[in-house]
Amino acid sequence: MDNDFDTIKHGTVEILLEVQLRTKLSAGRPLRVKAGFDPTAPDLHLGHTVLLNKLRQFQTLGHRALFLIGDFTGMIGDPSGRSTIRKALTREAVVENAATYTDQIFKVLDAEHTEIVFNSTWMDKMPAADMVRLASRATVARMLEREDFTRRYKNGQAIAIHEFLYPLIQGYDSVALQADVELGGTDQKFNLLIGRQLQAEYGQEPQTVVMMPLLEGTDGAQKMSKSLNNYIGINEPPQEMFGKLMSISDELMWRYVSLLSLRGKAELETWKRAVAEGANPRDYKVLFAQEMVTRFHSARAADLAYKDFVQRFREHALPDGMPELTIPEPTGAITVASLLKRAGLTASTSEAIRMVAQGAVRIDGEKTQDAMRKVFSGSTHVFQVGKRRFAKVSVV
RNA sequence: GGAGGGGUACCCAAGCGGCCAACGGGGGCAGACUGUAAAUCUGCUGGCUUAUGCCUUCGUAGGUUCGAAUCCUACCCCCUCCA
Repeated sequence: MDNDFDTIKHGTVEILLEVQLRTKLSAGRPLRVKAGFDPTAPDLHLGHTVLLNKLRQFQTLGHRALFLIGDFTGMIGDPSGRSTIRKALTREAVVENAATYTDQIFKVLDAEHTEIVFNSTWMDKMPAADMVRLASRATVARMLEREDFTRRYKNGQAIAIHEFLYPLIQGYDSVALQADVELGGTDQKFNLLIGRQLQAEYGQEPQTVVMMPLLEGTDGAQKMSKSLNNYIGINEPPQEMFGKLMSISDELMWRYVSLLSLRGKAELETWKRAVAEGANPRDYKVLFAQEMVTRFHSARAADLAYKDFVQRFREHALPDGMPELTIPEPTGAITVASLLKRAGLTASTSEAIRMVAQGAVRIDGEKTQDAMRKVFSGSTHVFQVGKRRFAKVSVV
């Protein structure tokens, strides 16, 4: 069973308490392993998979994954600085998001051993009196220990009372689910520990807390998140995913490989050595990108994505399968600027004009300097804005 | 309840009657250089079928003025101290 422990420990940042986990793992019964997810962001990205991979490991060892969708806590939003009460999602929206989740998580998790649960199931029914009782288990001083609360308090930023309820409810979820283990990112430490405390108060054995590192976004600075637009979604088209992975910095690449690749540590060391001896990191980035695309799409897709990449960026050829659109223009002619906007290649006409001025626009491979140039009905051209935006547009 | 400070574009932050579509920084986008890497340099970073033009934007609503982000009034929100 020590083997199991080592498997679980690999890649974690911290486990509280390790001893306790060893005991649980050797008890020989399937453990209930909880991990919570936000109901509003059903687009999973690679950052989420760090956690999912670990959850999967538990399953492989015979344990049960409790995939918790925090639809009740979603009303609050994990306190991050500017939260107000969010609107509760409608039942339909929750169900819909859940379906989107399941489409995605089973690319990593084993459906057989996964239970999807919603915390509204028990929280919607909790009487106010019980809520007060729950709230009485924590103190303001304890809450202020949480890093972002401390920071906001010191900086004179607002902290709404209901934000204090978030950790409490998340902790209570562990009570309701009788979780043996809860998995979370390092940013969840406080919440995860509240779970332990509450379970003890409610007469349960405290869950073991397993913390995973947070994956930085493609900017290499902040954690990967959709709202910062530095994410790589697991549902993104192969070319897109491949391209994004190729454009991360060399430094960041090692971080990604160690958190996301299923290759062994030994192989990773080999790569590092090779690069230290002068190999081009790009070539390893390719291997890694292919591994990811293979996992979330297929080996074939990975192969095509690679070819497309080489074609497009090394040989500067036009990509295959670019979007083809038709724009009706009754007057017989349209300016390049307004065409770009209508084709969705730029957000506005003004942006299109700026792009042209900066030499970012090519028509059939030729740089244009004139945003007001006319494009006549009946013609078809390939328009390119910057390195990535392409479309074949026919004006009719 | 009282006193004071503050709300400016994606974020931070100047401006405090016309030269303001609004300094500067960050972020983002684009160009050069590359390996769609990093670093660096340069430009752009409200909208409008290009316009010494028009429209929208400095918490909200009104007002003063030839003219307001800038002055006045009311309201909303945030912070600090006191109670």
